Amino acid sequence: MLYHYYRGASMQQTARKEMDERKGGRNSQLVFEVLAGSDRPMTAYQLLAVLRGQGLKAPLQVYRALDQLIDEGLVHKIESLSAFALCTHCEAASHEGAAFTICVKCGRTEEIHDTALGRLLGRLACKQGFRTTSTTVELSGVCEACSNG
Amino acid sequence: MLYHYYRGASMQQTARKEMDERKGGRNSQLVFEVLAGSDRPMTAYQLLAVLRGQGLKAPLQVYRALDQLIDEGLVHKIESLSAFALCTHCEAASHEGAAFTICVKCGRTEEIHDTALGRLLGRLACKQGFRTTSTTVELSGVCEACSNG
DNA sequence: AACCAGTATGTTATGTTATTACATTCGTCA
DNA sequence: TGACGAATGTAATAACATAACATACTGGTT
Ligand SMILES: [Zn+2]
Ligand SMILES: [Zn+2]
Ligand SMILES: [Zn+2]
Ligand SMILES: [Zn+2]
Repeated sequence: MLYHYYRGASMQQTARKEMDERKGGRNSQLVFEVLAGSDRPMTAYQLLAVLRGQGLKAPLQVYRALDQLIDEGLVHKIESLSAFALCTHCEAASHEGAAFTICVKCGRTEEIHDTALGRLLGRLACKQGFRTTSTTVELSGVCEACSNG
Repeated sequence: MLYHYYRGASMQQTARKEMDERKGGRNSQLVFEVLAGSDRPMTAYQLLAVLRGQGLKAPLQVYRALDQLIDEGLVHKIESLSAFALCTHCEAASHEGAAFTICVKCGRTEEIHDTALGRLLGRLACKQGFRTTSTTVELSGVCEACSNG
């Protein structure tokens, strides 16, 4: 088992707890572990490259695992990167109001949850009679560390 | 640069009249016109399929044209669809606060501009010391027409 | 005119992301 | 046990996007 964390362990506590309790399959476990050990989002094929060592052989195995993890709310897809990241707010009831900053220099992302954002997006949809089932909010730019360095 | 007025049936003739005023190339014109005639976003390969009749032969020709149009603010990429749509708010000074609703039933999208959204996203980024260069806000769900019908 | 730099274009090949279709294995429960 | 659904394995292919290099057209300079 790989329990080497490059990112803060506390950040992953919640997701880890949910993961230990879940009923999903072995491949989902493996994908989760790799994402948990990464400090930035990973593409399906990057995950596959790592997991070939654990016996995975085809993209579909990774995509299926990711679908399961996304359904359970443990993983988010970052659309503008075609990549996947662990949820860092699994304790939240829903992911309404979730947003991501994406640094174009270092590739790191941060997940933000803001209830005001969720409410505002809800109002905007409502105005149009639109019934939202999922939201994607992604900000590309330069993170604080990369601005200073 | 008033292309967004030409959406609809009679768009093609009038848009053609404006062709010489743009500084972009011929391929950008062609891509623009096809998008203007579509009631929903189109992928690069869908655009290519149409434009083979006008002599285009390779994906790169379409991708380059799209890049130019995006740079000029005339086209948006809808990340969660890997598709492209004309901007319907070209009169706006910037695209901060732009958002899209995406109907999973009919495939249509609507562009929303909301200054409060732009401000809120700005504040969220600021809190993290993040310098945003572009934003992606996409709401998936069911549009009013598809809810009723 | 000859030259140059910058932009737009054409073309081939390749790289990256995601899904379809079908076969097999595994756990659960009547 | 056998039936069933969930998970998995594998091959093939579709869909999306870029790299690398060649050619042509523009406008300004000498
Ligand atoms: Zn989350
Ligand atoms: Zn950074
Ligand atoms: Zn716009
Ligand atoms: Zn609809």
